[in-house]
Amino acid sequence: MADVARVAGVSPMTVSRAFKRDGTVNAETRARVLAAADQLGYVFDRTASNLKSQRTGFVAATIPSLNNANFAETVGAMSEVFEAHDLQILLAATGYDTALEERSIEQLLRRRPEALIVTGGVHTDRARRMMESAAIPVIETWDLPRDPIGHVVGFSNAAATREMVAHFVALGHRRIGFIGGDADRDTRGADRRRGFVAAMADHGLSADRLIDAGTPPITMARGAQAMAELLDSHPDTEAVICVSDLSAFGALTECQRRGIAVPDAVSLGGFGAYDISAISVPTITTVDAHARRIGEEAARLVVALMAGENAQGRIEVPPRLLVRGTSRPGV
Amino acid sequence: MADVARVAGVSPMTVSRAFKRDGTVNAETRARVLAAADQLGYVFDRTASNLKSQRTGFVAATIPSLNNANFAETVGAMSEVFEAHDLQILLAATGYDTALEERSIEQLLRRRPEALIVTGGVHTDRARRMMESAAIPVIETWDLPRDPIGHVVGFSNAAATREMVAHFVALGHRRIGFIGGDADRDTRGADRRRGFVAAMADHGLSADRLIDAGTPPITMARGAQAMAELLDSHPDTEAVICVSDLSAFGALTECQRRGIAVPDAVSLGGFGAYDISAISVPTITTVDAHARRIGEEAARLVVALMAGENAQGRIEVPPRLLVRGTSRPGV
DNA sequence: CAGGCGTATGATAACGATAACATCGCCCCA
DNA sequence: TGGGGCGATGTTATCGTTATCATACGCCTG
Repeated sequence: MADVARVAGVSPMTVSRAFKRDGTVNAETRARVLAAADQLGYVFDRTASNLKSQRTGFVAATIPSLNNANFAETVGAMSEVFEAHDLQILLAATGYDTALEERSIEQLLRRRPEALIVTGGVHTDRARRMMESAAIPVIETWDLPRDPIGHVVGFSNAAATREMVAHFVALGHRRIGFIGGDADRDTRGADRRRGFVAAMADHGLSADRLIDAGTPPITMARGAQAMAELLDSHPDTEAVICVSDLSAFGALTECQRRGIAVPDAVSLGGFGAYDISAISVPTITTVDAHARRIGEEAARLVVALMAGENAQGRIEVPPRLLVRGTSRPGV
Repeated sequence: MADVARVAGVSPMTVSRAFKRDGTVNAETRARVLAAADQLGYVFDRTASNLKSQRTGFVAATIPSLNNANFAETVGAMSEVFEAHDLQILLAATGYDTALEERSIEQLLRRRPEALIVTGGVHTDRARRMMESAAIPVIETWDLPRDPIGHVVGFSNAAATREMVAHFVALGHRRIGFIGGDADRDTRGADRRRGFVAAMADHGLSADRLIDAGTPPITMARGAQAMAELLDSHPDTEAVICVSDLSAFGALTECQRRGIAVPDAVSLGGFGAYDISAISVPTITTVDAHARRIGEEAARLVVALMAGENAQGRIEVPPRLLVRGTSRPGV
């Protein structure tokens, strides 16, 4: 920067100002500075800027997995909003593991992010303490934690699943199954399962058709396997709710392989409004959790909080049940 | 840090050392320091560390889109490798747009990453210049650029497509179509199309069944639309190669809707070995580009280069043709 | 025409770590 | 027994920006 200043015939301070947007620099001077910088191949050093100004322009974010279209969409939406505000996402994948989440959060906080967006409301004690004492906005997404750390942008996974159970019951189904993953790891999946069990009880139905599809991520193939298991153990199953559209599609293919008509013999439901559920034959009944909107709202909230605005603590993004081809027409 | 030093009864330098892994500090002293830090709620500040040590632990990466399982897998694999080396990915999505890539690269370089991994080998002149003068390892992936900037971890998209054409020709197909996206934006898609056209010429066949599915990303729905277009204009088409498995699956659903038997009436091929192609009914013939391996190799290369090793400039990750259910049995 | 104000720029001193070098014991071997 | 070597710690001076205050120079106003 000193070199640039020399070439441009100004002080380093003026160069610094020329590189800021709000810098109170004469337009002509700024042009001269930028020309000098270009000529010298100077690249502004944000690591130094960060230190002195105590502003990094980082927003830390954790997600369970990148390779999940829902979370990828959320991150993509956040990224787009942040781009306009010169904020850069620091992303860490936790692999559905709170211990790894804790380590990730620790590493991320060392980078002095100006906000932290985490997925889900369940954390280790230490992770929680770190977030509470970080003195930056913390936003929990994709969930409605019972005891939020800071702000929340999410919805009730349990309630969404209850709605789907009600939908299938209204269609006349009674023997309804659920395919989900290891409840200890995927807490949102666990909430959906909990919602299923509670809803079945509400309707006076048995919730014993629960298939554990193992450790997340629950792939299409795992969904197919789980469906095979369910059909073997309970051949009279009338409807199946799956923890995601991916497993629902897997279940659908298993039915096709066995010659079981969907939805005539069995109704299916998924979660997440993945592309596949809109195009498969038949299309899959699902819950649109508005992944992009969650990302947008969370990012806008961060921007607002950083601008000193007094934003609302809890934004609920209500999911929407999309009744599609795998729902048997009502009786 | 000074506070921690005071509480622990040591100098700040010793605190600094206690927080490094290789620090030559007495185990007992380190324990005392860490206890003091914990007690005070001190969080190590990497922004300061970065400045003085001139090492940021950042690796910048650009990908066309996060919401693409292939690129997400590549990034996920890189991330896992980097995690073990205390490196953090700085990710930017370019939206298949070289102008945006240029801006992203500029912003990323200001953060002083220690390496830069970009997807594809086509860049704006300025982006190219910035990468060349950045004095850090630059790795181009998912492609074999004609004129590489630095290192390369990729494969020939054209050659992979030629192989698939050869496969379909060997099955006795002659009237083969191609569904792809806007060639100006998705350069890898354009390479596949180029490979298709060249291969058809090699076999003395006409390559006029080219459907443009528009601006990327090419979704399943766009694949279905494109297939409809192709079937309308060329009802006698025997085989279709799609730019990705997603569009191939869309094409498959369109066939199902029209009652066209796959593969008996039409063979289909995709690209990318997405989950969907392994589980759809029928399963989809595809090219596995080894997305994870590309990420791993690129990340390992970065780690090796940062360790001062003299790594090979060009790593070719050969793709593999996976012949599956959408390929008509040979004549 | 003095006083005041706004614009444009400069000088100085940090921001919070650490590289580099210095120091101090202590052990070991010739 | 003395010097070399090594492990553990401290001192000093930055890393490349920018917050803050100071300065210089119009220009307006009463």
